[in-house]
Amino acid sequence: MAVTAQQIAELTGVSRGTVDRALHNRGRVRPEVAARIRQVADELGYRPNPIGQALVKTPRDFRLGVILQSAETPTMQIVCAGVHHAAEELRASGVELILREVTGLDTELVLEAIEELVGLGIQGLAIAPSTESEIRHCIDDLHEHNIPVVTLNSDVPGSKRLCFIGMDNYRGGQTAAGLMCQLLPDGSKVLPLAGHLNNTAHNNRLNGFFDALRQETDYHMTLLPFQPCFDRDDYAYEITQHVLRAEPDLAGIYVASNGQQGVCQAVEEMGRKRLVKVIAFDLNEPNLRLLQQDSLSCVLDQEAFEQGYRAPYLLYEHLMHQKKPVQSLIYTDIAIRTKYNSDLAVPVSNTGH
Amino acid sequence: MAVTAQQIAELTGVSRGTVDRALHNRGRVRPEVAARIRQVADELGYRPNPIGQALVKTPRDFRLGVILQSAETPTMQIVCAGVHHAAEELRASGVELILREVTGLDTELVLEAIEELVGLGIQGLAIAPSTESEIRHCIDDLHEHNIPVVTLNSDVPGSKRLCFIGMDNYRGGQTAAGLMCQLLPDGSKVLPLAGHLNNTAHNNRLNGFFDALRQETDYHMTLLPFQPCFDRDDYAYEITQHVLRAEPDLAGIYVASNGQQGVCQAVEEMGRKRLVKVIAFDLNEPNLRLLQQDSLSCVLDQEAFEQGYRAPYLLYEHLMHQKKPVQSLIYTDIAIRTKYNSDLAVPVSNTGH
DNA sequence: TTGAAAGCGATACCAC
DNA sequence: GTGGTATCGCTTTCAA
Repeated sequence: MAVTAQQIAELTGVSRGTVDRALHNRGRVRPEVAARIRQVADELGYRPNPIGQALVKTPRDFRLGVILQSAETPTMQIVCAGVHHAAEELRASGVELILREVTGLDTELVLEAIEELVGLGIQGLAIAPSTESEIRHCIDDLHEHNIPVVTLNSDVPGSKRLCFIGMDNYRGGQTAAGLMCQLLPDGSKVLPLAGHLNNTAHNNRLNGFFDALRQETDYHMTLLPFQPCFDRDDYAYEITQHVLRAEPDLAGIYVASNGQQGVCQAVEEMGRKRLVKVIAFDLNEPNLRLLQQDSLSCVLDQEAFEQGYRAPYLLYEHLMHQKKPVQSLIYTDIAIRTKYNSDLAVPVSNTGH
Repeated sequence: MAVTAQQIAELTGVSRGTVDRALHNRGRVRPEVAARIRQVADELGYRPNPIGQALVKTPRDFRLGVILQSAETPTMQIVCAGVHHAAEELRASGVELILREVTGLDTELVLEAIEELVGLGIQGLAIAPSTESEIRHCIDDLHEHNIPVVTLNSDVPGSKRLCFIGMDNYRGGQTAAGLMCQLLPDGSKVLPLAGHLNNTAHNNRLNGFFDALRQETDYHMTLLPFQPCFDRDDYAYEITQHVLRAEPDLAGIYVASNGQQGVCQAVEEMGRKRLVKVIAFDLNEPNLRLLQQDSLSCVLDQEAFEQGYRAPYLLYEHLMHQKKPVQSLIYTDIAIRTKYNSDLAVPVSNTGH
């Protein structure tokens, strides 16, 4: 058994209460006594038992909120599953996790959801916003009211959020570039596809891609001018078809946004499946199918389930054990998925929580 | 706040003790009363608070043992780091984790370590054995004595272990085959390298590789006869050099065992770096270097840190909350690592535990 | 400045 | 069969 506060109390000849106040700097303890207590605690390597702490510190109304914007998308549904998993675990420990799924891009709905959750008395908020700017002020506001905020999936840089958990899109782009170089012969032609031009995530994916290609001096890809497809499969289809006609020797397509289904359809219809290597993002239902039918060479996944699962726990640990996240940017693994190592089964933690 | 046993007691007009006995089928409660209690608990969705349970159920001498064989290898050192991380967390919760690192393949030392740990009074054991057969009897013995055993990294099939956590080597082999097909032009020559002929893990990696290649009917790799290098870099070096001379158009090497450093050295010395694609296993210090200098195309990683971290928790959850592992074979992710998505930084959980 | 005591939720033991 | 009570480790009143 690890050393307890009681033992320290006995060794120093004071009461548990005094030990507690001394070790947590709550004041009201004579300095020399406090010093002695700290010294003994140090020597014995005392660490407060988190189980005891949790038991006494869990308030009768421990509520956390989660808001997911664009909740209807396949990837967000995976995030959602992660949230549910956390909710179930936390519920047993006396924490209520309230989830609000917001469909689409309407910022107004998000602000309403925040207000609603605050009204319900949440002590912390995890939020996956589609746009940053309008939400920033709101996050800072919550911070002022001592409601910590964690962003997930998409960040709000510059805000007073506790931390962000999600993908390092720049590195994702680099990884895609590295794969392209490995998959294609030297000097191949590659088409980069983006979504909206002002989407930070997509831009980072593009920049990482371009930068890494430049640095890979042993390979010399010919980059076609990049095309915005606005996350739409029909546009992506048109673009792909058009480019394939104009550039019959096109060897690779890098899809930094959505639209991969349109791309794959066009590639297949022109009989170039497997000859044109397509790399896209996110392992979800539709992409898994595309992988399995060899339409996609591989997919770069951002571990959406883990994002949804861990974000509430980051809040919980912060509120319960004053544990600050290790970094303010927590990047999930960039998982390279092929049809052989892909699986949509729920990853189970089994680590106590 | 979630519903507590106390509330159920009040609603059913009995005491907390009776509720506890009824819900856990400990007997000594009138059937009708028990039924009523269970019904109310059901309606309210009662789940015993694991924090309360943990507090009262943690015995004064909660000790778990971990034994790692071949602990001197780079990958086992990563497993080891995971164990240490779990040990630190568990220590705070009143659990002592005792680690014994066994160098080399000597089974006798492992048996001694087991005996020592049992002598120290461990309530559960996690073990990463290098060989199965001699350990099987011992595991079954521990099981008889109510000491659950979890195998990690390498399994002991047929034993009475609670579960195994580690890599699905067959699937790893398949994944490697899939990558080879993507990386190499149709009809390329590939050399498969194995370690010891009787190493189950390596054999599974080979079988998965062969099977997947056979099924990839759109590609037609020419497989050279596979060579055993006994996990030694010097042998691997010789073999690679020899084959490269005999087969100047060799395009890929699949290293199912250790020896990748020898392989890469030979490839480089013959000026074929980047032209011959080399795929190996395990992301560790030396392999990370080989990735970074483009000697390895990619590595299939088995998440060694997670194995070491989760194995003790599987025991803890089993003993503390009667939680059986979800499956008896818990496969860690098959992570495809290139120089761009590799990192030896410790993955931190932050999920409470 | 300090100690004593209550209480968080669940379990186990001991009376009845 | 059942209820009361002590206990786990810690925090937080409330008295002194």
